[in-house]
This record gives sequence, structure tokens and C-alpha cells, in this order.
Amino acid sequence: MPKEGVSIQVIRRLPRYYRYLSELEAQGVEKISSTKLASVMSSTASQIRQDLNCFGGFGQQGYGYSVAGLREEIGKILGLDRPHNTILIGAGNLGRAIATHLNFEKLGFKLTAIFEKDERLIGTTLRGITVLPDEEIEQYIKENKIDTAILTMPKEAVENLIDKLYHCGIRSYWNFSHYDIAKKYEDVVVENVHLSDSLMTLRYMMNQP
Amino acid sequence: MPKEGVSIQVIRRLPRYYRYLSELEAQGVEKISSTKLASVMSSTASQIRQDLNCFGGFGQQGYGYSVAGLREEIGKILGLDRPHNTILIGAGNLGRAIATHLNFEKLGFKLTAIFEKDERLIGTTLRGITVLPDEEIEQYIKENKIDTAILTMPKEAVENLIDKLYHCGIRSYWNFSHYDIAKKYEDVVVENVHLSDSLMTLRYMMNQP
DNA sequence: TAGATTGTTAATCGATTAACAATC
DNA sequence: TAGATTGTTAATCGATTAACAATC
Repeated sequence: MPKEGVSIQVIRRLPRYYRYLSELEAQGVEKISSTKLASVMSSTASQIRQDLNCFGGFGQQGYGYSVAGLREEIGKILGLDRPHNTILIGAGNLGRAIATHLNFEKLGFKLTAIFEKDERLIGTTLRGITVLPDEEIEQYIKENKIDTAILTMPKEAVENLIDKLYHCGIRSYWNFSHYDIAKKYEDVVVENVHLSDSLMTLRYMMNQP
Repeated sequence: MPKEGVSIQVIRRLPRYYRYLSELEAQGVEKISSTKLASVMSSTASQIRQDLNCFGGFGQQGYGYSVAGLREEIGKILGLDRPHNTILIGAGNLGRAIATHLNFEKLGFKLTAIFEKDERLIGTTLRGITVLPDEEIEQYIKENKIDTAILTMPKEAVENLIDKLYHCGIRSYWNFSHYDIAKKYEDVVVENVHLSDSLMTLRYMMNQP
């Protein structure tokens, strides 16, 4: 259904649309025009209509868009209704925060296992999931259908582990490390979260007049 | 020195340049051409030269760029050499991870205080910083020169606190919540980190062929 | 029907890429 | 000097914005 080759800029705006529409829905708003949505989101009506029409005509001329309907459509486009099994590797401060902070089920994922190298953390529980030792990753992936790995460990640890993950068939990564996975393997999907890059960007913006 | 009005796309690439140059420097590489750097970073030589020349001519014809020199120049452009005082508000899982995970000093910031609402967390220590109660924020900012607030608390909490922070003079925010600060105040600098948006983007990319 | 608002095409703007003269 | 590689201008490409006909 999605026209192929939708640009990354459009894709990155979809979660934002989803988020604002969810809010409007929670506020009891039933319909909204592209103009009003643009005002709420500090965007433009043109861009919103252009973006949505990459995937289909979800509105109604003279009326606008159904808030709940559009939210649901975008959810489907993103794939939020079809959760994929995911493991998290690295149960340090960041890993524990990620594991507990996000509502994976509502974001198209199901966190099924957590792995960690440090013995002191093995056996602890997060979200009702017992932290397992790194050594069990391979077997676990073979016994369970896992699509995605969340990597909340240092660059070096990823470097050491990535081949194993790849050869176990994992092709999608949410990567918090500075290891460049996409450079090593071409047929993978990687979403990098570089927190330090984000902070440096803020630092730069503070300099500007 | 920076030509005014450098596009946000260029700015967001600066930390990436900084990161790769730091790596090369650590590996003992002394000089690099735009072509080689492009190959390392999966970028293009043209873009790298175009980007850098927004800020000055850092290279040498026929030679290339000094790795250490260029890294340092970019550090200065970003402002990493002039740390700004920062407070973190919200010492939950995410806040604790952020506080402990990042090397603020190397990123142009100095974390000087942490605040939290929940009594059970007050008095605990992170990075040698004792967590203080939310009630002391105002006084603390007045007694210390604080430029930035890191917001690792829920949307509603930000909504309740933002006016106070703004009126205490804080004009730059690293915002992990879904509260839209830039919409409320125009003369602020905000860098949003929307982890759930990032995860949804990954989910979308997994659908594509 | 008249008014509103979409879907879509066309125009503009800006970013990326290519080319090449300058120069180390 | 010759070769390499930058800095910078020009060409291309793509994304955003504007306009408007279609239609609810």
C-alpha cells in the first residue's frame, strides 16, 4: 500500500503525527483539518497533506481527517499493530532505563529477553524479565523467533558480538553504541541513537544568536 | 567566525565528524583527505568539504586535513571547550542513566545538580551528586549560573515546571519528554530526544523490502 | 447548493553532488 | 615541478511550499 521509496524525512515525521493525533484523541477531538493539525504541530498544512498522501487518501474533502481513524492508519503504516520480538543486550544503567521506560507493546515490539555480561546483574529482574548471561544469546535466538536487538552496551562489546547476532539472523538493530553496524553489514536495518551527538547539537545551538 | 545561518543538516553532521575524527586520532592517524574520511563515514567528499567550509578552510591543498587539528576545530565550533552549567530534573530510570552514561565535561556541559520529586530518591547519589528535592530548584538556579536543564521526567511534570524554569532564566533544554517546549516559548533552544519516535522509525524500516 | 478542505499538480526553494581552478 | 587535494562555484537533484481543481 505505501508507495515505495518514501523519503526518510517523511518517515521520521510519521511518529510525530502519531503522537500528536494520540494526544488530540485523548483530548476528545474527533476531527481535524490539515491546517489545524499544522498549527498544533508547528508544521504546514501542505506538508501534512503531502506526507499523508504518500500512503493514501485518509481525509475527506470539505471535512478533514478523523483523528482516531488517521492515528490508527499511521499506526498500521508504522507496523505498531504487529509487534516483533526483541532482545536487549546490556543491562547497565542505560539498558535498564530503556527496558523500563518504553512501552514496547505500543511501539510495535515485544521485549522478550535481556542479556548482560556482568555477573552481578545476571539474575536480576526488569519488567518481569530475568537478566540472562550473554553466553545464552545464541541459543535463545535459535529457540525463539527474534527479529531485533537493542544494543545498550559499549562500542567494543558490540564489535565483539555483532557477527554472532548477524549470523543468528538478526537484521534489525536499535543501536545506542557508537559502533557502525550499517557499515559492516549492508542488508540490515539500523536506527542509531547517539545521545552524545544530540547533546553536542544542543551545545552548538546555545552559541547562536 | 561561523558564517551565519548554517543549516541544521550541517550542524547535525558536526558531532558525527567529531566522533569519527576522535576515533581516527585514537588510532594514530595524523592526516586524512576528504575522500578517505568520506569512505570511513559512508559520506561523500563533496559534502564534507562543503560542510567544513561553512566554518572556515581547515584543510591544506594537496595534503588534506590534520586529524587532530580538525577534531579540535570542530570541538570549538560546537563549543565543547566552554562547558555550560546544567541541571538534570527527574532521577528516575532514564534520568539516572543519562546522568551516569554521558561524559558531560567532554560534551560542553557540566552537570552540577540533580533534582527529583519522589522522596525515596532524594538524598541518593549519582556521579557524586546528591539528588535534591524539586522544591529547591528555584533557589539553586538563582544562586548558581545555570544555562541548561535536562528534562528526564514525564510530559505532565514538565508542563507543571516549565514556567518556573523559564522565569529563572533557563533558555536551553535537553528534553526527553513529549512536552512541546519550543511551542510555548519562542526564545529557547530545545533539543528533543524522542526515544519512542526513534523506535517507531525502526519498526517502519523493518517493513520495507 | 455553498463552503470547506482534501488530493494533487506545479513552482520554488534549498541541499547535495559534480566540476574545476587555486594552491600546497 | 608534478601530483594531490582543497575551496568554491555551478549543476543537479529532491524536498517543501503554493496553487487549485476535485469533491464531500
